[in-house]
Amino acid sequence: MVENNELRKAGLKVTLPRVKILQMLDTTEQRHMSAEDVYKALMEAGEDVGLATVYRVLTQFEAAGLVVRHNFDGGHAVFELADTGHHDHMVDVDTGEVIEFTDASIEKRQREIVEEHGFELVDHNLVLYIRQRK
Amino acid sequence: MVENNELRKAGLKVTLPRVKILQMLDTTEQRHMSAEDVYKALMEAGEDVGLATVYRVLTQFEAAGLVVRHNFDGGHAVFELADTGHHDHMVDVDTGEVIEFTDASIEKRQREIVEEHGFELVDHNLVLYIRQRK
DNA sequence: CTCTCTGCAAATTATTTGCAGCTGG
DNA sequence: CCAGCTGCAAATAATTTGCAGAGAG
Repeated sequence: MVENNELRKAGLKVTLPRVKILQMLDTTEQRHMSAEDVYKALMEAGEDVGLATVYRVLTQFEAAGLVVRHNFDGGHAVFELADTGHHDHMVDVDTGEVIEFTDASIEKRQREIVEEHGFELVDHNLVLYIRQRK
Repeated sequence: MVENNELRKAGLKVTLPRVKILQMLDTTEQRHMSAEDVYKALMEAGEDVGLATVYRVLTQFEAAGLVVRHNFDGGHAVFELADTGHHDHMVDVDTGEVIEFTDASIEKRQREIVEEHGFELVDHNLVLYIRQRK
């Protein structure tokens, strides 16, 4: 299976908790999960993994570039698989729903702005907080 | 003094801790301060204010629109006076330095994107993580 | 076998809240 | 006065860490 190679490439042993967590992120329909979400989902699936392990593994995955961590408003971080390309997020402030998008002109303008200031762009984070138009 | 009016307009009594915190935000050269930063600065200035009060007051100020809360990466929130207009941030990943900027074309494009999806823009958050070009 | 990993519980960090007393209008 | 405020300590919430045993290569 593909997952195992991902783990090996990251220099991580292929262990049960790691495979389960990776599969969970891969198969769930919910692209953005908090550590708690992953933990609960594993519990419900009958997998016996500690919450601390979920945090540790997600952090390792982030370091390995397998997942991306987002700090939306509201205190807790969410993770998503890094398999699709880069994109930004819109968060519906009423429902909490997360929508992904990318916009080339914004990306381009960001690079220009940074260069005008004499820096290089390492990363960026754009979140649009939105609401259904009534 | 101006501060007192700001507070009254917000429906908040003009109390010592509130005035001190507002002045601290106004006079410090560091535009972005965490609750802890404000607390320590007050201690050093010989003011006796509880950390809990700093949190409470900053939250009230945010609700009143006097300050803006930002959730940059790294676990803790920072606050800044809302006296200047809206702007976004660049954070130097090496030094931690924060630079403010605005860009009309990005702002405009954001609104367009949101509308294309049938939403209205409530707020947004853009942080560029940068590094000195070598 | 050995070194990495894991579970559990205890520790930290950031922030919030209950409550009895203080204070501004 | 007296409702709104404050300090302190205790309560939460999210995440991290220490440690002894389990498991991968």
